[in-house]
Amino acid sequence: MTEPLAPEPPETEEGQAVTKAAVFNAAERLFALHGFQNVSVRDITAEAGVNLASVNYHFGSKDALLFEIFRRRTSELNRERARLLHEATARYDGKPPVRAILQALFGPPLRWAKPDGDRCVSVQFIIRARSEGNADMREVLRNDVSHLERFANALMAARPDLPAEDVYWRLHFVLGMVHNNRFAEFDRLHHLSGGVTREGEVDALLERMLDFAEAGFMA
Amino acid sequence: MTEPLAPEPPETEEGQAVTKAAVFNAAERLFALHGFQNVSVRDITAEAGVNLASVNYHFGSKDALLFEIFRRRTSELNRERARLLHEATARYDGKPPVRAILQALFGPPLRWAKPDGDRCVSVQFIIRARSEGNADMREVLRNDVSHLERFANALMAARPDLPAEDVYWRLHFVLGMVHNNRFAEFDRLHHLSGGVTREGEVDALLERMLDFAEAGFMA
DNA sequence: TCCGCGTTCAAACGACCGTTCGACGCCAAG
DNA sequence: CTTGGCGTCGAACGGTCGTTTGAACGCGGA
Repeated sequence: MTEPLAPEPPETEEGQAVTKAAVFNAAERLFALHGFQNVSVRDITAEAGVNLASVNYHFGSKDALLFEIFRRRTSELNRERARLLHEATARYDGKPPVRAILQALFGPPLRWAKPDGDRCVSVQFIIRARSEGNADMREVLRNDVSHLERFANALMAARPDLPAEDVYWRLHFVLGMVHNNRFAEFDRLHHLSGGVTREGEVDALLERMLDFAEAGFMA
Repeated sequence: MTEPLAPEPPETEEGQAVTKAAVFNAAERLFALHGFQNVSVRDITAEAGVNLASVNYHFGSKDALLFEIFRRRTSELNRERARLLHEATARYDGKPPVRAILQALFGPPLRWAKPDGDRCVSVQFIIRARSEGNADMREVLRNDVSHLERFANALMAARPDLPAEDVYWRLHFVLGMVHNNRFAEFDRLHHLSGGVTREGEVDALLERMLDFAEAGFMA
């Protein structure tokens, strides 16, 4: 460890950007855990085991690194949500019920949040970036709108009697529910219930959220 | 403005801590707008029109200032929530329905969020501190538990057939709803609906949230 | 009048930040 | 063998941060 030699030649085994990937993963994990402003470039490079200048060489700046992580993860999440909504639409002959629509909305972030999976930090990163984001990331969230529009339209088709205004507001409410699934909130929930809640099984949590949100949309 | 003289003698009109109050208010506003890490002590003192050393003199440190703001605002919020729950309990002879309980939970932060009121920044500060908080502030949120416990007990009394586990989870869900009422989210909602939603009237928003959350609890 | 206390002031300190620089090793192309 | 681009390295730069310092100020009580 303290050996200054043996710099471990950059091992360009397959790609040439192993360093870039190491920086990406380390930054995502540290940002998700401690927040953007609380993690320095030196923390990232130390965690990744690379040189300090790697961030600026491969990504341009610390902000650009954060933005690239955010852009990739949100596009992955939106793509999976759109795929599930498309499948539900096909399964129900173009008119999926409210519960199927909400399942396409809740499923991906909840499945990612499984504590053993590697996607656990990704969803934590997205949630944190959503509240600490820059003006650039607000712009990405603005494009998020076209993605949420499909869910709003599907919900309006599933509940044609409900005014569009109510659909938008209730979509806003359920997004608040899913964005609130932070580590800190889980801790409080555990402490509040005195250990009654077992959040380990994300499938059961998904059913719980669907029961609650579906009833809210049916009001 | 550029006049270095006329230092405006500390005008100890009534209390002796006009400087402390100015720092408190300026810090709360800036923290609510830009986040904790994005606001420097120099920003605060410049906004308040006081000397740079005032923060450390009156509050000890920047972190202690943040903590004191957070502690005061959360205690105010919890006190008002407890008062409304107490009133609802008395009004319904000890067994308030779900909607009345949720109204005591939603009302204070929504009424504070009125854009013209001076409490508008307070609720924004609380929401932001809840996601960017330190370990010390997590401790305060831990004491929040005893405050939420009363709401959980009232909800369990209103729906005795519902398992306690579900009550805790659904309380977690509705807290996510109310904590999601950020400026950024409002912007997205406006852009999403194409201007259909008018969030100006907080009373209408409160009714919307109550409709949704009550139906969710009744599932 | 003078002293002591609380408060404010300008100025600086040390630490940490993001970023940049120039040199070096490597490998493929000429 | 030479050359040049690419990636990495240690080291440093300028700037901003939170905090501290010591002097000055105002003012009420000996």
